Amino acid sequence: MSDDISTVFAALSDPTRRRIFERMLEFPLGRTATELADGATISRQAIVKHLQLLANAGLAVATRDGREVRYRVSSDAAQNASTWLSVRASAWDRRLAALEKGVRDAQVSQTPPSRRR
Amino acid sequence: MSDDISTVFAALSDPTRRRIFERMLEFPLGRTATELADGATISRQAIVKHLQLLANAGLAVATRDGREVRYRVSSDAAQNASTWLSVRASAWDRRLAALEKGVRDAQVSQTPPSRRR
DNA sequence: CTCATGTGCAATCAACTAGTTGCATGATAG
DNA sequence: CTATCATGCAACTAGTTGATTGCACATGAG
Repeated sequence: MSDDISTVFAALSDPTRRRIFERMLEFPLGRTATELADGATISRQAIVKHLQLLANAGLAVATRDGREVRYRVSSDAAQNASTWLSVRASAWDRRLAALEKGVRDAQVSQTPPSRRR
Repeated sequence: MSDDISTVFAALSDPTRRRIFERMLEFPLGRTATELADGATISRQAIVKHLQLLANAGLAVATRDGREVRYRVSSDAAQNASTWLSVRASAWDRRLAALEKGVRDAQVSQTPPSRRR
């Protein structure tokens, strides 16, 4: 999982993890794994792993308080990923709009000069 | 992988797939798998699989032209995912800001429904 | 101190994934 | 028609992942 944004997208690709993430959004002061496991269908250990993965992706932070460990959301990584997506989506939309207008220079790169990479 | 947004995030979590995705962004008219495989380090079949996965996630569309199949970006899924993230990130930031201001009603949900001690 | 409880570690397992290779199919240029 | 070339299908391998279970460690209450 070399890349930075890879871990973020991978973390968000699991429904269980998104569920935990959204659940954490409700608690600005953080929740412990045991609290989050209460009422859940999966084991505490599974949730711990998910939380660690979320933390590793920068989507959550863990703070120790005595023998408890509280996890809370950190929105930075989420915002980075959101930006990554919107930049590309809007660049693409601009390009498409130019193409529809008949602007030909949107196609200059369509025929690659020769052997790239 | 039942969920819709799961497939989008999963598709974007792979660096090779993001590379293909970004490469496709340069070609509004689309590229074939064989063209994309030209110069790549992995096989055409591997790229085909990635393209199908991207298409399945709604990030790309395939159109047949004779015996060729051209893949091009479709930005809808990307924009949806971007929105998904930014909505939650900003909701979280609002909540944090309220907490820092000492607004207590941000904590009303901090005590879970049925957590007995 | 003692004991209950929250957390951490490790092994295990089934399912999935990225990638490969080999071959079959199908459209098209001559 | 035939040779060619892009695509499609299938089997296989190695590595990853989501989840479980059992047990060890640590901390706070009484």
